[in-house]
Amino acid sequence: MSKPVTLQDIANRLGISKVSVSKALRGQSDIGKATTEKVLALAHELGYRPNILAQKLSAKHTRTIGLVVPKIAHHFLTRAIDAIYISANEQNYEIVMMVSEENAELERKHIETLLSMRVDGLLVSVTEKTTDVEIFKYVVESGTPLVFFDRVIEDQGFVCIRSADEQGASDLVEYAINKGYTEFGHIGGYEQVSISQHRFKGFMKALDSHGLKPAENHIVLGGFSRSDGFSGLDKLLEQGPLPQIIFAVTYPVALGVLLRSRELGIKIPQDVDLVCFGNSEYNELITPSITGINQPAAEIGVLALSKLLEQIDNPAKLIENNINVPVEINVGNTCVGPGRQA
Amino acid sequence: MSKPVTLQDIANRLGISKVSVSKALRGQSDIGKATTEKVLALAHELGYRPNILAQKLSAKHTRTIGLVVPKIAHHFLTRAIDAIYISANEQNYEIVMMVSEENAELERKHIETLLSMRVDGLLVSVTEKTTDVEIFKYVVESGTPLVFFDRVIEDQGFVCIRSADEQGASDLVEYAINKGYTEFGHIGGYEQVSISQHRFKGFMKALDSHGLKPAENHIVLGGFSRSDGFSGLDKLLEQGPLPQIIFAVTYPVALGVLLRSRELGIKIPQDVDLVCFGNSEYNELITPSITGINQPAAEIGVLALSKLLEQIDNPAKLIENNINVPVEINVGNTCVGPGRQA
DNA sequence: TCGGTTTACTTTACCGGTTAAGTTAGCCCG
DNA sequence: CGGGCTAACTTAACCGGTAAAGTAAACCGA
Repeated sequence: MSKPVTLQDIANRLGISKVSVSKALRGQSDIGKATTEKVLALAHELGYRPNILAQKLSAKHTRTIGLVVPKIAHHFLTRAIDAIYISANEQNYEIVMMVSEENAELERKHIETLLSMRVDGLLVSVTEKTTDVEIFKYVVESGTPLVFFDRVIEDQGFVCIRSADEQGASDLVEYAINKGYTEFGHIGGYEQVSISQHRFKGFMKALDSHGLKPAENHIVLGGFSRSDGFSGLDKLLEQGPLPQIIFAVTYPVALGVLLRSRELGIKIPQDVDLVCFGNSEYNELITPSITGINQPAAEIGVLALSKLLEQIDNPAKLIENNINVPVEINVGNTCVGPGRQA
Repeated sequence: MSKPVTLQDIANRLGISKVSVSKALRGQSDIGKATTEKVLALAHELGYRPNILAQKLSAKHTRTIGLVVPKIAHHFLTRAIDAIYISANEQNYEIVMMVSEENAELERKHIETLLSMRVDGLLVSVTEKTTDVEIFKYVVESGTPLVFFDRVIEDQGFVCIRSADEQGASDLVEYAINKGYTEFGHIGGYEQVSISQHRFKGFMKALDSHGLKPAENHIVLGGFSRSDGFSGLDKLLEQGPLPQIIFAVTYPVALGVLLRSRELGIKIPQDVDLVCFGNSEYNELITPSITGINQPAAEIGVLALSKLLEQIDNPAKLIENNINVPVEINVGNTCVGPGRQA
C-alpha cells in the first residue's frame, strides 16, 4: 500500500531538485559524479520505479502499439499474435492487445480506447461482422498509422497484409485437378468477408483455367468455424449428390466436414475428398490428415508490425498497400485423387 | 499527424477555462446547461478524445491489470487468457498482457514494466524456469495485489489458482486401475515445477492406495511439450519393456508419445495404453482420442481475475491462498483396459 | 584582473488531465 | 437594503515525469 517512490521523494532526501534526480538517473552529463552515484544508490535502495504514465505523457511517442484481434483461441491468430509480441518486444515496443470477440461494436470501442491511450500505431484484424469503415478512416485521418493483417478491409486505401488467399486457393485446387478431380464443391465463409471472396475467386480461377465449372448445388456459404463445416456438409447433402472433392474455406470448416462425415458414415477421402485453406499443429495426428494450405502466420504478424513501424518512423513515406504473403501446400492424407480412393 | 485535441483547445475556442470543459464533459452539476451543451457539441465536432495517460496519472487507480504469461500458443493458456480478457472487459478493466516466452529474465522485466505502468494488480502464470521469487515478494510488499494462476509459486504465501492437479491425476490413475491396469509408467515434466510434482504425487497416491508401485525404470522426467513425449517414450524403451499404460504429464507430451509410437509401430492402446493430464479441442479428431483430464481453463482464468479484483477492492481482506479448481475425466479411445486391448 | 567557459545545479514551464479552493454576479429574504 | 446563498464559473495546485532556460561558483587564459 505504500505509495510508489517518486523523483521528488529522492530529491527531498538528498536535498537536491527533482530535475537533478531525473537527470542523474538518465545519466545526463551535467550532474556531478558524486551526486549521480548518491542518486543511483538511493533510487535503488528505495526501489524507485519511474511512472511510465508520466513519462509517456510528456513524450511525443509512447512506444506502444495497439493490437485488436477478433479472438485469440484461433490457431492462425494465436501464432500471429505470438510473433507480434516477440517482434515488438525485440524492438522495444509495448503491445496493448484488445479482443473484440467478433463484435464490431466492441472493436470500435477498443480502437477508441487505444487512440485515447495515444498508441503510436494500430494493428487490426477485423471481426467477421465489421462493415462500418468510418472509425478506421478516422484513425488514418487523425494521423495514427494503421495496418490490417489477416482479416483486412480492402480497396479503401488501407495497408493490408495477409495470406495470398486467391493464389493459395488456386494452387490448391490446381493440385487437386492434377490429381484427377473434376467435380468440385466449396464450403465458403461469410460472403462479405474478403477472405471468403478471395479464396472463392482462386477456386473458380483454377477450375476455369481447366475449363471446369462447379455445379451450383455444390457451393454453400456459411462461416469459418467447425460448426459451419458441419452444417455445410449437411447442406451439400440436401442439395443432391456430393461432388468428388470439397474445398473448405478454413481448416476448422474442414474439421467440421470430417466430423460430420464420420457421423454419417461417409468416408474421407474415399467417398468424398477434402482440402482446405489452413492447417493446424494437430493435423498430422488427425486421420486422415487434411491436405491444405500453410499460412505463414508468424511472418504475416511480423510483417504487419514492421510495416506499421515503418509508417511510424516515416509518416510521409508511402507504403505498398496490399501485401499478399505467399502460402504453400501442405500435403496430408486427403486429396489423393479419384483413382486412388479405392 | 494533427495533434490530438485537448481540453485546452476546446476551452480556447469557447473562451472558457479548461476546467469548465473538463467538468462539462463529465456532466458535473456546477456548469450551466447552455455551456455544457456547447462543450459537448464542440468536443464531438473536434473529435475530442481524453488522454488516458493523463487521466490515469492523476487517478489513484488505473483500472488496468497486468497479465504475464509464458506463451500464448498453448491450448490451456489461450483459453484462460481469452476468458480473462472477456471478464476484465465486462468489469471495465483493461488488460495489458506481456509474454515471457518461458524466459525468467524477461518475465522479471515485464513485471517491472507493469509496476511502472502502475497496474492495479498482476495476474501471473510463471515460466518453466522461474526459480527466483524475489520480484514477486517485492510486488506483494509494495502493495500491488498479485494472483498466480495455472503455473503457480507455492508455499510462499502467494494467492494461487490452478487445476486440482493432484486430485485429477489421482482420479485418472484410479480410473485406469479400475480398468484393470497394474503396471504404470509416467512421463513427467520439469521436476522443480509444482505442476509436475502434484501430478506425480496424485499418480503415486492412487497407485499406493491400491497397493501398487511403479517400476523405477518406468518413470522418466522431461518437459511439457510434444518433443518431451517423443523422447520420453524413447527413454522408456531404452530402460526395458514398457509398462501397460503411460500417464503423461500433459496433453502435448501424450501426443509426442502417440507420434513416436506410430513411427516405431507400437500400437496405442493395444501395445501400450496412454492417458494424460490435459486435453485439446482436436482430441476427438485424433486416432485414438486420448483419455485425459479436462482443465477448466476459462474458469481458472476468471476465478484468478475475480480473486485479484477482490484484493484490489479490499486490500485488507485475507484471501484463501490456494484454490484447486476441480477437474474432470474426459473419456476417449485410450485407457480401454488390458482385457480389451486385443 | 577581468571577461568567458565549464560545471553542476536550480527554476520555470509543460504534457493533459483532476480536485479543491476561490470568485463574482444575481437572487432571496428579513 | 444589506447579508447570506446559490449558480456558474475561474484559479491554483497536483499527478510524476521531461525539456529548456537560468544561475552561481570555480576555473582559466590573456
